[in-house]
Amino acid sequence: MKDRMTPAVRIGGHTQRGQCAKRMSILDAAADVFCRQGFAGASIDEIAAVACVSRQTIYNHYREKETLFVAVVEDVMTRANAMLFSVLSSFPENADDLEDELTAFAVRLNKNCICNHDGKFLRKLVQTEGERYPHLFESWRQQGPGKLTNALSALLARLAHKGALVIDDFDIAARQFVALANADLQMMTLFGETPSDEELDKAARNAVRTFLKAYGRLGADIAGRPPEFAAIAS
Amino acid sequence: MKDRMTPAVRIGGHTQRGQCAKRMSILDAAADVFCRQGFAGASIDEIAAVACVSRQTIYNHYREKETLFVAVVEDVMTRANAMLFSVLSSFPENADDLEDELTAFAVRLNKNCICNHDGKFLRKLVQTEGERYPHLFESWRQQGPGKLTNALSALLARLAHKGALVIDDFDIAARQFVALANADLQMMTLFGETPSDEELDKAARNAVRTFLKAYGRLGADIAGRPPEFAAIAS
DNA sequence: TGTAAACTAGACGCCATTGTCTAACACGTC
DNA sequence: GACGTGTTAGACAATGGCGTCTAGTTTACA
Repeated sequence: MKDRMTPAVRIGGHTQRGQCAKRMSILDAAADVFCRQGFAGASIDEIAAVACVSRQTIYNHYREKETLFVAVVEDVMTRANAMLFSVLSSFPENADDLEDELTAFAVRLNKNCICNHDGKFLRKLVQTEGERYPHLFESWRQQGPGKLTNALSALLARLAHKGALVIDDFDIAARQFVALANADLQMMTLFGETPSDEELDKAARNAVRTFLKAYGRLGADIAGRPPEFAAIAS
Repeated sequence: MKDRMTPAVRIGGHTQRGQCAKRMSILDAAADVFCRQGFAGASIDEIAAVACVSRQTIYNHYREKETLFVAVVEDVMTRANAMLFSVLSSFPENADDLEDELTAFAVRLNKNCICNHDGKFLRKLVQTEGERYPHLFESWRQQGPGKLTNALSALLARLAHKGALVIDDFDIAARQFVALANADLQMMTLFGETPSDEELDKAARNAVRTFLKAYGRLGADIAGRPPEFAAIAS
């Protein structure tokens, strides 16, 4: 399992390849075990076993358990941040098919940032070890989720500027968009379950319908109400 | 600290009082330590110290660490459930001052169920130990948060029936109400911070405004629809 | 005041884990 | 083939937690 041992990209000369592969293998295994057992419950021996590596190798790369833990957290955080901003860059630009495009965006957000492996892990970590490593998570909070609201509110502002949305406070609307997108999945994510594609889609659609009912251009028209309503409304 | 040692309510004859006080003191201390350190990280000695009780006393009441843990979790769960349904029973019945009343309700929900001590603890526990004690948390999920949606959707239906709201799917609306109520506090609760009363109030108000924009009768009016559509919608 | 139950403090064995150390092994380079 | 770097397996001491046991003390009630 986890065949990270297969020859990876050769970067420099020397034995870099092997070393790099080992490091990644260890990080992966450690993330897995830390996620399941927490910091206190995780044992270096188990990590070594999962990584198919001797215990001493772990101590060679990361001086002690805590160093390894911090490295794992930083690794997961940078991956998660990169994914978050990649998804953000796919936010719909123009107002055509707004409902469908926003729905697809919400699906991507949920699937790749919140319900995925890294997302679960980070939420778990922040809650359990947040008090023990305040600076570690605080910096992530500001650079990751903290910027999510800002970025999303700017994107919503752009749509509002084009007349596709009617929003008085963009920050609040951004937070509410994220909250609505998670509304149907919150219990699942809390319990660590992974939603199916159908569930993801349905949750996103429900969220966007309500979001557009509240912030859509005509307030109530297109926003997912049956056609009769739109007809009467206009 | 934590002077549970003061003579408590005397229930039966015998030594009940002392024993009962000890049990509660231990449960309180254990909840505190388990919450901070997790199951693996918590030590019986620390719990004993916090409870101002000898270690042996803990082993007398609860045979082993796991028994104590389960007892703590069940204790917190029943408290949290009781509070949840108490808050639910304060849901506004009639449509007068709907915005203010829904806001006050959202504040109560956040303050007493989600952002309070027990709420934080349970979220932490479910995430960290959920896999280890599936049945324990599954039953709570069904009897607590699971019923929250049902109850809330019934309450919303009552309001819709009275023409105060226009809702097509009550379950979805219920989940969205809760999600919106937490939208502004999610980051705080994730990081274990406790929102101030002002923050609670502002968050609730933002949530209810948007909820009513999407589901309020007034929102429908503004959108150019006569009130009688409330009836059609349900 | 006497008795029984509960509580305390501390010692104890047991076990898992951490982090170090050593000797042997694998592999690529000179 | 010699060499250096990285890896491995296992032994090792030290630590700390769990759960048991015992002897002595407190508490509640008759």
